[in-house]
Amino acid sequence: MGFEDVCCTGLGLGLGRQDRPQSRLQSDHQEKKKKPCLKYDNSFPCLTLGPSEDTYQLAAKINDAGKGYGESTDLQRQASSLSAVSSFSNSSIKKERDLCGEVEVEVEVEIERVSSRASDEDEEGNSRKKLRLTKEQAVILEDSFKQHSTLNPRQKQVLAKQLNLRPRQVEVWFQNRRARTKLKQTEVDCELLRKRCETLTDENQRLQKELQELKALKLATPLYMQLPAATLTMCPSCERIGSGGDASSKTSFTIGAKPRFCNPFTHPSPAC
DNA sequence: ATAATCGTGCAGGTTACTTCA
DNA sequence: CCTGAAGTAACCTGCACGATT
Repeated sequence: MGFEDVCCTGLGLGLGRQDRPQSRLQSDHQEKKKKPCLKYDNSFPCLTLGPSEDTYQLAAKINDAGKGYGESTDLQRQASSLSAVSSFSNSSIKKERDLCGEVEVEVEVEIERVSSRASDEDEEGNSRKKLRLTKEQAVILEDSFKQHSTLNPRQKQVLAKQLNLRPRQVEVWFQNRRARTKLKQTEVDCELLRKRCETLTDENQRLQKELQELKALKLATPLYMQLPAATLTMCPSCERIGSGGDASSKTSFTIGAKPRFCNPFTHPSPAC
């Protein structure tokens, strides 16, 4: 459901969503999860840095990792050219990477599985040191997120290698990114609901006023000219009042230049 | 066939750190 | 410099699910 769709849903708008991610490239068990998930489509407004054409193409290669398992030497070359220069001062990560060297990706996946739930403290012996991702890293991650908001292990691995980060860091980034996206969407939804509420309040006030006027008009009108109250209808869009019943009715008095017969809740006036 | 257990990924919430006005 | 707010990387917890026993 894109933003425009949300706009059109009117009161159907809700904070909870049942949509599932559009391009989820996950294993079967994730695909079958019953938890409601956000759908991240291209129309979703997100705060991103505009990636250059090069980085876009680079990210596209990472995306391809979700399709096949062949290692791209070209990818490796570009990965090294991007070697992350983060503000993270601890050198242990670099050591870890050096040790890994050219180890098969499958082995790394295994390592990742083992350490997936371990904190950095376990790995590095110190409390969490916060690194800042470089602009290049952020751009590539954002671009990858645009393609698919979740990663399969293979994609995670390739992306981590590409960015010179640990798979766990990539995983955490995607988790946080999804959370931010959802938060932003919630804010948008809240704003839409607030505006809708304002509109309905205004409409209500207007109708109340209209009702008062009709009552006053009824009192001021001679009895013989009065119509049964139930026959009066008003189109909410054009705000004209018409008499109910047959147009050829013998009633000699109608209010409004164009009598209309409509149910404002089910059949908005075609002329409006 | 069924229940118990394990491994994994995710959402939601929190903490700790960085940056900036 | 100091400070508070905002942003976010990293972490924790609980849940759902598939695979295995």
